[in-house]
Amino acid sequence: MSAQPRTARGTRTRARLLAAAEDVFASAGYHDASIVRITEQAGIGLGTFYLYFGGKQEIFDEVVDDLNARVRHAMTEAARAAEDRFDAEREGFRAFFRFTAQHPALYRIIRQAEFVSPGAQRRHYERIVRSYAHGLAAAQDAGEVRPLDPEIAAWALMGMGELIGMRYILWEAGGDGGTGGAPRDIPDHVLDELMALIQRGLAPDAPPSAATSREDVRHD
Amino acid sequence: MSAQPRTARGTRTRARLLAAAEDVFASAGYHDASIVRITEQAGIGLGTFYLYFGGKQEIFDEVVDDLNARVRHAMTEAARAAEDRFDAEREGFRAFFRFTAQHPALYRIIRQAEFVSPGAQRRHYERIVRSYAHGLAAAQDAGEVRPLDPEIAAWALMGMGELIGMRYILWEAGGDGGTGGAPRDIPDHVLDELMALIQRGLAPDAPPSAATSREDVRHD
Amino acid sequence: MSAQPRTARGTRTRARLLAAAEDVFASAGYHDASIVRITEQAGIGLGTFYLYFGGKQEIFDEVVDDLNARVRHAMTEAARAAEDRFDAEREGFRAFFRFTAQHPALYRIIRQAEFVSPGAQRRHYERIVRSYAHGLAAAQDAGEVRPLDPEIAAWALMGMGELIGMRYILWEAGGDGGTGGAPRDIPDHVLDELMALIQRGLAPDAPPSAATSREDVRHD
Amino acid sequence: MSAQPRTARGTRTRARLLAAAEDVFASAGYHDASIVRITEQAGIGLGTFYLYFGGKQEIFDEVVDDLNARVRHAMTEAARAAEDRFDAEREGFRAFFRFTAQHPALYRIIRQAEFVSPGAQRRHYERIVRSYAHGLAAAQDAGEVRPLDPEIAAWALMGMGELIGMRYILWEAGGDGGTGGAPRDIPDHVLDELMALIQRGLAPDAPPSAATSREDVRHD
DNA sequence: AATGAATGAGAGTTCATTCAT
DNA sequence: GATGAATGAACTCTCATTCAT
Repeated sequence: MSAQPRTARGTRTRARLLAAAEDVFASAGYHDASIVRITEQAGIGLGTFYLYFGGKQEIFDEVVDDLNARVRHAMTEAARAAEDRFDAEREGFRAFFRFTAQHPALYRIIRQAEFVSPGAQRRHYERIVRSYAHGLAAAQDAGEVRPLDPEIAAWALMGMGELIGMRYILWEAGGDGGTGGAPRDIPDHVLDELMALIQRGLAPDAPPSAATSREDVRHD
Repeated sequence: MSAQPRTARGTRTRARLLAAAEDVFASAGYHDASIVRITEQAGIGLGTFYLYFGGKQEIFDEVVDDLNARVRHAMTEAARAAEDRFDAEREGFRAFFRFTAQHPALYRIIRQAEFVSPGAQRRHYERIVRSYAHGLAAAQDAGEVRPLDPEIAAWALMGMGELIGMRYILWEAGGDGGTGGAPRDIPDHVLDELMALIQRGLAPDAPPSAATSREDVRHD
Repeated sequence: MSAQPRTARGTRTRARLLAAAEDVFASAGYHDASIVRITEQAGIGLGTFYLYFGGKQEIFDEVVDDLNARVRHAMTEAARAAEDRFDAEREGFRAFFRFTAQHPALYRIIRQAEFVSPGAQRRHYERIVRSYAHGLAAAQDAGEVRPLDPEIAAWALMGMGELIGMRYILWEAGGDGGTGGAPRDIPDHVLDELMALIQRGLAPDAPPSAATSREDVRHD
Repeated sequence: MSAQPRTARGTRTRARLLAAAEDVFASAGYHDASIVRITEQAGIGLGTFYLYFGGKQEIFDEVVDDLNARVRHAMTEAARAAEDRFDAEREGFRAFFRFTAQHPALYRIIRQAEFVSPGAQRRHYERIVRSYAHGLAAAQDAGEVRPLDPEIAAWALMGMGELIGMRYILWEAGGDGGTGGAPRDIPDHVLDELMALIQRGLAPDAPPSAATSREDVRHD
């Protein structure tokens, strides 16, 4: 069972373990991330680990929750500075991609959680969706978003972000899966395309003329 | 090193191993999927495994490629029967969700590939994106889709499908992460919402006349 | 249980197995010499092996006995051509070294026999010693060799040959233990020194003057 | 990778492993000497082994080096107490045989090293030869040994010791290859014969009369 | 608070041997 | 006579976890 540190020194030790664990989980994967490796990276003794965490799975969960809180914080902060809803959405995505670039651990860890800790994984996604759906609902009330089920939309949007981030941030970074190279921002044109898709979908613009419908287009 | 069987009996054995591996990888995860478990499930001797596969990772890769081929086949088949592009897209997604419901292995296995076999994972996503982007490009030429970068859009669409599938197929199924329960189709309203999003995005409909806005709709 | 072949084809198969086994045992060592490898090298099917040999150990023993017969044959032949006993001994050694150069398998296999088949090892050494001791005894009777225990001397001589061969034939060949390089004869000066040692031992030549003997030295 | 123990307890554990390994390698042979057996004999847990040794081969090498150091120490100590060179040689051999009797591991292990660790084997022989050759060279300078190549002679002498030891110590002991029975000293008459051979070789004593030589004998 | 020696279940893998074809 | 698919015991090695110091 984990224990909260009682001294300042203990607090530092615990924090170092958490940071080391994020690193090691991200670079080696849950199963190849041995406790020895984590403690070595943290620069503390092996046995000390069990003073602060109940086991491997427990520290994993905590790392997931920590990353989740941080990415949501980054997104909210970015969105708050925005002027309108569309801008907010754009900045939220940008913040998400930036966080991904700076903390590839996020992806790599979340995906592993599938088996390691399904609960933690679910928590992660649901928390993001919740705030997303909340924003959408508000926007709907404000007439900025058309009538739709905010939760379904939120899951879809998150999915877009997830795979676009994987492809254009993680894979670009290392060229081989993201294990090397410097983090980079999302290219502008990718973000532009993504936002356009989110706003308008795939459908061609309605022609200026009155009664446009898909049937008409087809005759063309 | 894997070897191709030289007899009919060998071919059967190899196939049984692959099927068992898909099962075990999906239910237990790569790391807890021991060779013993796979061979037991396949009903063959432990040593026999190494007659056909070089090791765990090798059979994993083959399972991934196999699932990938099958899901793409299912999607293409479904889309081919469609009458127009919109319908094709809808049926493609439906097929994908149905496949997900019937083979939860797909998700569970792909996500693990992150560390187990990054190459296989990448191959999987890229293959799907390729045919997706191809379809979008063709639709663009036909004027059915507005001008956009087909690859970026393909990644985004795939992401939507991925998370919607996770949430409304996998999680619903078992209620706890997908380890039990009967597979079910995607609920109609979810698919409807998704398709609407893909077609039109979030933006409110452009008012036909001057002052139309959501406020009007609401009074209804 | 091994079986003698009943057909000409069978005889050839058996011989090929034996030859392959000698090769593989010599290059890989008993334990890393798998039956598969032996049969592959022999170009026959795995199961066929058990038609001719009862098992790994059985073919090993046969290889040892075969090598033993051949090295003894080579030595006897060489000695027979010699003119006197000293010459015979020299030529016997030379033949032994030449055989060693051409069949490093001899050493490598005999030494492994220590555990694999102590009986075969013992047989090998004893057979060589027997003929050696026999020759020494005869030479003694002829007054060409001073009175001594022929068996003890035979073991000692064989030991000299063994380590000289190891050092100046096997190790020279590959430079690293004998796994490569072309076989070479024993250098003349090495053989000369060895023969001198066998004939005269280490002691300095008795001084030409009359009564010198080791007794004198001792008084000192 | 092996590691040096950091505590007194660790040092004791490591030593116990080394001793057990010597035992097991000697009685079972390298390949049948499983780590389990070694740790069981040492009375420690299996995993503990890997705290101190990188693997089987690594502990094997260390056992070889250890035995080598000990046998050379025994020989040098014995020789040091001797009064003259001849005596020194005799006592050196006797010490070697005694060590052999007390540590049959020496032979059994060295011979296996042929494949298991050629480097260790070579090191073993070369170290012994080096000190041997050194002693011979010194004796030569003192006029106690006739002119000869000390290295070649050293290899030959070592070979004598090796096979005499095998035959009259190891094989006598158990009667069946040395796996049982009490260790015993080399019988005096064997040592006497050996020393005589080393001193004087095989040649008959020069007859007291003047011009005797082998040429004369031949005419006979 | 901190340490690292010790543990053993369990993993992947090899291979001598059997036997149906 | 010849084959190779099948087997499972046995091996080496890893690592989360415990505990005496």
